[in-house]
Amino acid sequence: MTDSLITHIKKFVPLTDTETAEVAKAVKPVAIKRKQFLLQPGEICRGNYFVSKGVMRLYFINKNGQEQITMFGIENWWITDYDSLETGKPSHYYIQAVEDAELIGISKTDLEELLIKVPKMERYFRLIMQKAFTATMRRIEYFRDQSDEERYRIFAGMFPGFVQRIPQYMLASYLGFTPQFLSKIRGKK
Amino acid sequence: MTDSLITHIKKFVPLTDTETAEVAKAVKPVAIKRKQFLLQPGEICRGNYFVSKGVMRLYFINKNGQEQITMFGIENWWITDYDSLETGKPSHYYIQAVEDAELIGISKTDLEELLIKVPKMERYFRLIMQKAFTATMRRIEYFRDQSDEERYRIFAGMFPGFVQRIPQYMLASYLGFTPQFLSKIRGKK
DNA sequence: CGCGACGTTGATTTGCCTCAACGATTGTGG
DNA sequence: CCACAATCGTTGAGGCAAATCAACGTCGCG
Repeated sequence: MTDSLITHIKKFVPLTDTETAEVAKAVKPVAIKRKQFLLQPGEICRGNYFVSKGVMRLYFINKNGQEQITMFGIENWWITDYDSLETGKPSHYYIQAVEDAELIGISKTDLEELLIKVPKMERYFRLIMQKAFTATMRRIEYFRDQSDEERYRIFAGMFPGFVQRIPQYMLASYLGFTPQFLSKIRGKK
Repeated sequence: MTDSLITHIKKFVPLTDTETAEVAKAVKPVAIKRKQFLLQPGEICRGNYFVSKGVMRLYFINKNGQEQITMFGIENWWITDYDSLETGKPSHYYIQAVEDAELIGISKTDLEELLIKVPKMERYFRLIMQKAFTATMRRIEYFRDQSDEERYRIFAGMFPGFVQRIPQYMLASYLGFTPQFLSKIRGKK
């Protein structure tokens, strides 16, 4: 059940069998159905979630009343509101399942205990965060360096399967333009 | 000399005197003059740099031949190309001093050794990366939710001193619009 | 079958860019 | 110490990419 997570961790740090057991003990599987929420605005984010199957999205309602998708969580990504999780302040995000999903969750307190028992996990999460940070940086660059159409084509080229999997209006929201515009791009060829 | 860094680390993790000494031994101060480069495209990024004084910028030349500033490094921020540093691949960024600056540098190998000797530092860098990640996320949200003019006003409100310290064209580049447009905004009131 | 969610298409509007010319300030060599 | 160049900022005219507004298809599901 927690195999996909263990496999993922071992790509970054080696784990002994006892350590593996500690990790397995600290986390717990969460099944979530399409359109269900893991987090809603006003709530305090209680844990971090590893996506082992399915697609999650993190979004908020902007000042024009529209959903704005800030990130997707797909297989082998962690998804949470790190800010709310860390500070204990209420979140302003929704985290929702786009498809039925299987997650592996760890609560803030269980994570803190695990980090003490298995310090290597600090390293794992450091490397994960570093990857997430550089990916986000690159995303900012795409936002500025590419036209909306190019950004779509690049993204579609990088994740061809994913683009099919989600509704167009979500993709448009993530890429930063309107569903109408996406429809026009697609019409062009 | 390395005091500002030690102070910064202690805000996130406690350090014993021996650990403090290990940190001090691993890093080395770097003075850099205005307009000098720490990194240029094609080079492999060799270290991570903590800014104890001055301002650094990280940018690249986009496909229209313009400088695009991806991040600033100000007092108490680390600046580097994490991607090049981690993978050993050539960078496509410039890292340059905007003002004369004092940095505290640590090479990749010294960092790896330090992380083994003082595992707490894994935690420190994890927390730093997490902060950097959430800041970058929020920046993406501002890019999408706010008009260019609002984004400028919010930023100027958040960092009033900083806005005075750097040339306008750099601020415009960081915020994602042209120097002309910034000039027009300022003219308005 | 009918309703709601999602996608398409066209007309009009707008925020910001581009291009261009012209100040102001700083720095450098004669 | 002045002259002249760079560098940086201002201002205006015209253009364009994408948003907004609106109306109309289409599919899936209770």
